[in-house]
Amino acid sequence: MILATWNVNSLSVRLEQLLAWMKENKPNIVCLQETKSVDEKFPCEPIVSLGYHCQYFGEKTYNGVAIIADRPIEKVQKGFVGEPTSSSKRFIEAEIDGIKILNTYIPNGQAVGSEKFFYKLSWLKGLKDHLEKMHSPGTPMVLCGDFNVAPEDVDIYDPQAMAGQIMCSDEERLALNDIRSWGFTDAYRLLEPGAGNYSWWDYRMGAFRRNMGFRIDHIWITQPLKDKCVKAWIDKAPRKLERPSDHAPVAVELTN
DNA sequence: ATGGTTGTAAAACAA
Repeated sequence: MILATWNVNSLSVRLEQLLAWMKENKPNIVCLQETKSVDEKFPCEPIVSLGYHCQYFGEKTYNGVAIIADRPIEKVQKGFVGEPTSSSKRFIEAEIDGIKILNTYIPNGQAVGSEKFFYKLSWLKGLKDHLEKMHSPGTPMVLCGDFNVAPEDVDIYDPQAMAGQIMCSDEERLALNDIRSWGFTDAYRLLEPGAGNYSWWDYRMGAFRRNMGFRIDHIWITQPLKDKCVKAWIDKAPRKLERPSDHAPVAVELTN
């Protein structure tokens, strides 16, 4: 089974690229972030026509997450349990084929020390609380999405220049590490230990051409899935297209 | 160079 995560930065703008990518790569599950689409306008028809189901949790202008799968999407939960609005449209989870799929768009945080930065840290705490309330690390589970954190220096093109900056600060890494140590393994890093592999490049300054990137989009798995994870990759092809998302899709293959 | 670009939505704001 192939599972992918992709911050599309507006689903309406990126719909044709998404459909083309799905036709070519035939993923079984796709988790989207930054759909920037209200639920009434979610483009179900072309996705269903390709043979997929979809569940979505969106809003106007900002945020928005969705799960697309080639098999039934069950037990859908939108937002953290008990507080669907305060977590904003940044979290959706479901069960697919007995695997819990948690799809998240963690706040960007703007700048270290800013109001949005502290919102990011409190949001991460909310995610941890949700995990502890609702889940057990012994169950087959995937936590994926745009985490807006580069976990280690190897995940940044210039660790010295970026030291302590947003997406790389100790506070963010500690908060994210607290979630990881609850019971997750970074599936990509498990299989691809090398440096220079990123999932996001700023639109500005020719960042993609110069590979000035950050690995901030992640697929994390619990222990029962660890041995089943046989392949992980970042597909840079869509980032090379006209009018690309600033993020590339990240994917893993899990065996039965 | 305190810069640069994109999306949303109609002037800033978020990223």
